[in-house]
Amino acid sequence: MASHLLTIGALAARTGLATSAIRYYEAQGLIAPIRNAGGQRRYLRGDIRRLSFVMISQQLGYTLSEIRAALASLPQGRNPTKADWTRLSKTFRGDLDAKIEQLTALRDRLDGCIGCGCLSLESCALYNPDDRIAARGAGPRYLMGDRADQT
Amino acid sequence: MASHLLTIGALAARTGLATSAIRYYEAQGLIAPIRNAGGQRRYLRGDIRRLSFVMISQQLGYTLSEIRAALASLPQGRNPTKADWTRLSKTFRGDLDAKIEQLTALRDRLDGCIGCGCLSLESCALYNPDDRIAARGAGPRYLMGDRADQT
DNA sequence: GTAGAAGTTAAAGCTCACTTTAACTCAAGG
DNA sequence: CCTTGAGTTAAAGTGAGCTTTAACTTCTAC
Repeated sequence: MASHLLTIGALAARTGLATSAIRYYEAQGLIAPIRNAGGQRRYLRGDIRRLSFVMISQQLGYTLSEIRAALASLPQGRNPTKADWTRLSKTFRGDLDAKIEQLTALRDRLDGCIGCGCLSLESCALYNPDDRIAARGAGPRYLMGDRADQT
Repeated sequence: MASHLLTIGALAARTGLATSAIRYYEAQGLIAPIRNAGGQRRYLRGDIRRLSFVMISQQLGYTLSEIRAALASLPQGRNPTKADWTRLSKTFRGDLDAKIEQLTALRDRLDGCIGCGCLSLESCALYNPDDRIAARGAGPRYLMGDRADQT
């Protein structure tokens, strides 16, 4: 029994992550393996899914800290149910929708701008502060937040 | 004459960037001001637009080095023409289109996945390596490129 | 029971994109 | 002239997200 438990190497092979990345995620509170008698980490198969969620979320521009918050609603120590994942996926879908919408709005404004050459912060609708929120994931986000309240 | 030249402080005020950021961009080859007799930086009004382009590009997830490459096609030392900016904006538009398309594809796959709970790297179409390219701007991009050739 | 692969830790290193600091110089107004 | 604000440099610091290193332990297969 207990053959359903994965070593960190096996989990790394399954997810494509480096073992060092997985340990780092643990330090960041994204995953919490149990330990075997010898002190080595052992993972549930559901942790593959958990890390997949982390990776997909990262691609969407979420920080590890935001992902930690999202994962906080999942149970630790047992494999999450289909319902657990469905709930997270739906939030995911909402954010995806928002991101697509904002990029589309940016594109529309860009269309109005091509040819006018007005690419300027003051006169051009292209540079809309709202987009700064849309574009999470690029640059030093912790600073962009501070900047967002500027005129 | 020469009253059309901006100090770094004036440029910072116009763009919302910190003066330290503007100097950093210069060190990165994104902007090349001239110097006055006293050795201080003086910028063309067109540099406001140049920096606006940098900021918008960053929001779309481009690295400074990619932006430098794009800006390389603009003239140094004279204000770029409308045609110069139009050319850049069109590339911009193409990348925007691609990004929107890829996010939309991700959303479609997500729709197929909500409820099935299959969020797994092996079995789920949601985690498509192509998206890693789509999702520039999140995480350590210089590493994701290396990862993209994995199975 | 032993070799060697895989795992462990803490600490240091790295990239990107900046900011901060310190010690100065320059420019503009009264 | 002199103060004060703005600008200058080089170098160090910051934060996110990891990787690398070093020294060591544990597992697994023969």
